[in-house]
Amino acid sequence: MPELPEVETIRRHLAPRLEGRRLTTIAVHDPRWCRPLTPDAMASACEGRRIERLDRRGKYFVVVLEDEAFLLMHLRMTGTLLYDAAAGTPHRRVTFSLDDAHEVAFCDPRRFGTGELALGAEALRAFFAPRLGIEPLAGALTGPALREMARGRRGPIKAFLLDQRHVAGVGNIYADEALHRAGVHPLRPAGSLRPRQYAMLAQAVTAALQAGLDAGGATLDDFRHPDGVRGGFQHEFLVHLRRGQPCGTCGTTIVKFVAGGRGTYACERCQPRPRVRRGPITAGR
DNA sequence: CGCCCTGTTGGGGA
DNA sequence: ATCCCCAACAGGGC
Repeated sequence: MPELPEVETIRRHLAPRLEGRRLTTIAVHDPRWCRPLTPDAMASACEGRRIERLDRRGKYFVVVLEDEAFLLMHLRMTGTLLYDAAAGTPHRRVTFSLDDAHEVAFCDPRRFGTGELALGAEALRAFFAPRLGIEPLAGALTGPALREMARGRRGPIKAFLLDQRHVAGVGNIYADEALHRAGVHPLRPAGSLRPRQYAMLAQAVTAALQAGLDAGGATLDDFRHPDGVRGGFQHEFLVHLRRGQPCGTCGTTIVKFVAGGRGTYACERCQPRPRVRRGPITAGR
């Protein structure tokens, strides 16, 4: 489950190995990867171009190619990018060959990962504008910014956090983690928090992602191992919210429920349930 | 052994 | 605005 810290960690490892190299060939083994673009169209647009930078926006990789061609990749749940993967590495979807005889493989057991193409700076902007909001690691995620975006919204705060159009890069684990750190219940209507809570939540999201990044940078050291990406990430820096386990802060049993359509873990002592709830009246719990 | 449920992100439709 | 379902598949429970 590559979340933002994993994506950023992979980017930092790969960037120095890719930047300045030329992309000689793109072998697309699974046409679904770049749909609706054909593998031929993807290849002809990118092959032969120099890689100027490897950037990131939210959970997207942005391979900045010369002449304003941008290859956008998303790992979704199980995708990985492996530098010089061992022969026979399973679930290989794409192979990018470089002019220095090295290669990068896009591997993805569940085949959800995607590759897209933006030609020109305007096309790049137009791709991200309707999809991604504030970059949380760029220092722009503040209490007032969060409060302003959430104003008037009745949906649960967790669904709001998971919506990439508001804050780019918050996944299920980090949403739970940040809400726990901020003492905010996942089902609180997004617009109903106190100003102080928006500030705490903004800080908690930033801190949780940064902690993940620190942990990833420390443990993710071998990109050539097929399981390198997944094996290196243990999420030990997280509060480790698990149903039936005691809360690390107060010892209350962690409960699981659905919020924003996702499995959600919370301590309902540290994160008090909202008094009023949406939808039909139901029995407690 | 095999069936069923769950988790995971983004997109699309109701 | 908000909710629900889908894509594809591993892995666990029963």
